[in-house]
Amino acid sequence: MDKTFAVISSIPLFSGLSPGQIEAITAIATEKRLARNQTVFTEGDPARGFFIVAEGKVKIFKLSIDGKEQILHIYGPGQPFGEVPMFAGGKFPANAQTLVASRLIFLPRRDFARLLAVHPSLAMNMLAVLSRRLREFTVQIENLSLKEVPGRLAAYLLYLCSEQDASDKVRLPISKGQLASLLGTIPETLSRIFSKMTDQGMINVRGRWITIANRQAMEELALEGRLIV
Amino acid sequence: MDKTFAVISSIPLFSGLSPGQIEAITAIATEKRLARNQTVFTEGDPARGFFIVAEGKVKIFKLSIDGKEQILHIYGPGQPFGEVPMFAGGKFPANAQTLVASRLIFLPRRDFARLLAVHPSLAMNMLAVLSRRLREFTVQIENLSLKEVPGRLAAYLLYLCSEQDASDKVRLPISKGQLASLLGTIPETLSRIFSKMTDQGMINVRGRWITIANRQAMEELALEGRLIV
DNA sequence: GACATTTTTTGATTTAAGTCAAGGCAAGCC
DNA sequence: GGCTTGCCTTGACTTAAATCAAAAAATGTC
Repeated sequence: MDKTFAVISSIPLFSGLSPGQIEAITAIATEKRLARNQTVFTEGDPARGFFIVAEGKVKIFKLSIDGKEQILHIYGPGQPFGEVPMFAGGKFPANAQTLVASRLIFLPRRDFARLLAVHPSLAMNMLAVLSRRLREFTVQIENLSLKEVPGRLAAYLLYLCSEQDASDKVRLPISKGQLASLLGTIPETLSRIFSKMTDQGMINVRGRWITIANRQAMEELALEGRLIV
Repeated sequence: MDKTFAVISSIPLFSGLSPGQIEAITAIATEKRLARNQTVFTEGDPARGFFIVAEGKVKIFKLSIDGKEQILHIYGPGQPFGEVPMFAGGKFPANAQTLVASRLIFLPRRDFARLLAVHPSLAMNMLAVLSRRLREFTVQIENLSLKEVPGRLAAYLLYLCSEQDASDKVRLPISKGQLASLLGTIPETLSRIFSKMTDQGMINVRGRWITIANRQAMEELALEGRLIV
């Protein structure tokens, strides 16, 4: 439980809260350990609470009838997920599965709701988290409908760059197959775009390591662009 | 101002609040009247508050560099919009424009934030609104990436059906061109799909009035489907 | 009613990306 | 070593939807 306290106090969602508030949150939290590729919850499941990644990696995804998956998010340490049904309806709107062995913190709905009502600052933090997520979704919809796949890939690689604050060499946090799904496409298409970009001297690919060779071209592509075939 | 009070008290966001709380909200609210096709705000604008539609219709949309637009939402009476920057960063993540002459209620950021801190139930309502919106976005992303255009149209028409609680005859709330953008496509494609569906006896189209002739087929299409050409 | 403007439809063509099928490559295992 | 397994790449082909261009309807205005 001590470890849980340490994790909880370092989470952005709970930043700025008093030690007493963190203590109260820790008191209602439980820990879950899951191996790789385990289901956390399934779309439509009644939600009795939400989760925070303490360690590991979780993907949130939707499935079409014929089994194709669209990854909505990949969450890592410190990031909460599954909070939507806390406040709107009681069912999870998507699926969650671990990508690697993970440790999750579970916060029960009822208990957490009670805390929220008592601590306005907690509610404000929660509002900030949801708003930021809404903004990300806005960008994702924009990307899906306004950009072609190369543009989405360029935007993602540049995002990774800033994320890992590397100037030009990044490591994909997920397999290329998973990346394809995150970008709303399929592995074959992604592979072809990787090699096309390489041919044009924009990037170099070595397994999961990507080096950005021509940042300006990548930025243009991410903004609007079309890949010159 | 009396009229503003009436509007505010009928808004879901403020449901369950005491008359005193509604009064406090009314006190900080101002009204804006806008003609058709007027810009409410532009992506990147610093947000000094958010809006509620009192009367009329507002579209929220993103633009690509070459001017193509993707409509994210259409909001009607009673619906708040532009609240994201209230809590995350200070800039609007998309554009807003009136579709018809509209009356909007504006709530200044600072004043509203103060109210939120004082009234936990208001914060809880806000959390519910944002969560619901997040869920809608989840569905929209799913639709954009997992379904083809006919499937998206079918899903939208069925949604309209339940919305207007009509058994089989619905009226499009927006022009077909706007609908195309909402569905992530272009007018030509939408038009062709309308006539293909009509040929197959699934629907009948008469201007903005659509009758669902074969509900089962529409439901299948909305679920996964492909249009049999 | 007639005019001008906007919206919708239709046709011909191009193109991005999906599908199907096969092969390559690396990692781990017996 | 040879073998399986999972992941990635390549090639040939198909297809949904975008683009370009123009006509046809609908709508509002004087």
